[in-house]
Amino acid sequence: MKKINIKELAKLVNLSISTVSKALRDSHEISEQTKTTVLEAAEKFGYSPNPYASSLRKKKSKTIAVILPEVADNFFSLAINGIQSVAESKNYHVLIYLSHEKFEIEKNIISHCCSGRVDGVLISISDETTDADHILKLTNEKIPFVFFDREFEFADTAKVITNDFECGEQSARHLIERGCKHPVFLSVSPSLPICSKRAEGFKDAITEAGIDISKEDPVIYCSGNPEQTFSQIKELLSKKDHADGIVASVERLAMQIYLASLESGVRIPEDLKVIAFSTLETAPILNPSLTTITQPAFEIGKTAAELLFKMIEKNNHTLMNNTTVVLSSTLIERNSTAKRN
Amino acid sequence: MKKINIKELAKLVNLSISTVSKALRDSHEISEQTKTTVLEAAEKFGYSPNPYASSLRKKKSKTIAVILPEVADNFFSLAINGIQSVAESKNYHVLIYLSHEKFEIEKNIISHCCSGRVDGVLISISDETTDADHILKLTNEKIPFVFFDREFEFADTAKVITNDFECGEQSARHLIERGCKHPVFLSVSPSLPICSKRAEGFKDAITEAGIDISKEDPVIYCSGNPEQTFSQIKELLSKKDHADGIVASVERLAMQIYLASLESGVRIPEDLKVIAFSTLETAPILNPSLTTITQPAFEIGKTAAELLFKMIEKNNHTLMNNTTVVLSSTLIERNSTAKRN
DNA sequence: TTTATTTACGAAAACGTTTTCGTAATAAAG
DNA sequence: CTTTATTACGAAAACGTTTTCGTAAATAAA
Repeated sequence: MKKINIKELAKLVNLSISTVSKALRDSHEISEQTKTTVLEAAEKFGYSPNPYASSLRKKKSKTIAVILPEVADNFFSLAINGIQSVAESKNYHVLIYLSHEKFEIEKNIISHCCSGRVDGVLISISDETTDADHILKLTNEKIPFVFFDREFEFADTAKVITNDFECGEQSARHLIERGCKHPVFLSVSPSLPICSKRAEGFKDAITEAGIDISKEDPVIYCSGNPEQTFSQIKELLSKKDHADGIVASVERLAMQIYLASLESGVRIPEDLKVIAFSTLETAPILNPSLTTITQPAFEIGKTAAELLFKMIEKNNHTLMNNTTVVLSSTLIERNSTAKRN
Repeated sequence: MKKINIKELAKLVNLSISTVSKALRDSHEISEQTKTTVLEAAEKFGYSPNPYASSLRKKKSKTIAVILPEVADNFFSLAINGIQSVAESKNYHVLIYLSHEKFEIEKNIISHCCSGRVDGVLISISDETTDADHILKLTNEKIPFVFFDREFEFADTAKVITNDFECGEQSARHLIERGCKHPVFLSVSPSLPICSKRAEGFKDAITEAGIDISKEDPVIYCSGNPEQTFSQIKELLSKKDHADGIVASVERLAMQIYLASLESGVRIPEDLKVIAFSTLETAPILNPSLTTITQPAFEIGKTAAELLFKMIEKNNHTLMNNTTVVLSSTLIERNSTAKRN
């Protein structure tokens, strides 16, 4: 069965191209009778409209782009699921782009998105991103977009985030409650709001608890690859009076903390209590099970997509400006912060 | 800066549309001088060609589709990374579709892919899929595609898989070596080659080891959602002379095995040894650390994409017929199969 | 000098749709 | 019986490219 186009289909049913087109789109201009004729013929000959011709003419691509730092991360996987679930329901297609945490790549991807290929963009920025000029290009092109999770703070655009500051506080309080005297916060980037806000909350809570942070910054930055992270943490744990509590600001740090403390002979939770911002499914069966602050990843993706589609459907790329949806994460206590010692 | 098209760009440089188009594509018909004029103007006015007009005319979409059962699975995340890495290098765009393990959805997705939206398809079939008729539609439309990991066995198309049979054998031998007398294999689908082959290898190896499987099938099928899986495994473990060794054919089963044995008071590895086909990063820090047969997920995605692009570039959708690339998984021994008792 | 070849460009068709507009035929209103 | 409105369809333009083909001008060959 050769691929058939509307012209040939029209010939087969002895109607004009325009009539066929309208019939397929269920136009009121067409009689019920011819509609069924056309529909049946389309079904019979396996006609499906060329999406590119359609997009070109309608200036709608039925496609959205999702830009994220990486995909091999539980949070992002779940978020993609959320996004997909609404895209599916709208019959939209989803393009995935990975920035690999590189600003230059992110910039490049975004300029690709400006060519009209997509009707909207969902983005979680890389940890290198410190300004939003490249993102403003989308605004110039009137392409709606919404940040999810990793927003750019000083943009009055739609965003779906979590209550990071509160969770930062909560993580600190939890550690202190469990007996930590010297808690630290592991960040990955000073510019990433999810990190900085969590760190701010953390610092606020521990100073409030009477811990002096003027001499030593309790926020420690971990650089890129897993190996570097690992050795940084190992060094941290090798110090004489090392931290007795640690908050991992992102999922990928948790793994390295466990490995490093294992190698250093530091026992969790006896010598070190650990709590991680993470959606790791395996958290309950880790050794020891990991106390997490779990983000509603699926819902974040889902609501971000829903916001985006509101803009797309209303054809108004500023419709959701200043709309910030905050979804709450929840602390799930497990053995990595157990009190027994 | 308004979006500019080639017509306006042509006017701005006082050249014809065709000249501009050719200049942008670096045609030999155009003098170096005008080329630079055009390029500079394009840069200056932020011109980028409309991808849909381009696709329509060239009948090339610069897009591939990736169809998978789910994305919240480490294996698939890593595979996507591999796919993306080669798509990026080819300047291709990647559409992601999820079948959610449903045959009907998969069918639907594939017919979408036949409309000319994509130049090629990478697919890992759902566990419900038992025939390949829907996939043959791609062949009819001359759209190249390659299976990765979850192939459809009786198709003479390109596929990238792992040495599943051998790994099935290996898993059985490993359990027996570690002292298991009654090993079982947890499958998710009888039709999925990755499962059935692994199961076959498993059965072969245990019969070879002198275990009689004529009375009791050592292959157990686990149905869909996590809760069902959990209770199935719990029931399995509640029997008096329950299995003392278990192989999880796919990643998601491992989690439930751990949880179920925890709740049943069954100790791993003392009472039950566990080994899982999995790329779980957290395997080393589980309680106990999990012995895995780890697939080269990234490479699988990467080579599958490379095969696909060979077909796309040669414009020959049968080029790789009967090409099966087998990448080896590796057994990584950890405490869940430790011998101490 | 004449003819053939190359170079550099433009006009126009083509890709496959959607949509605007025009118009017969029919029905409703006066 | 006109006039107007409605219904159902078709012709053609438009979307923004790429590509084929034609052709002046410049250069090379005869």
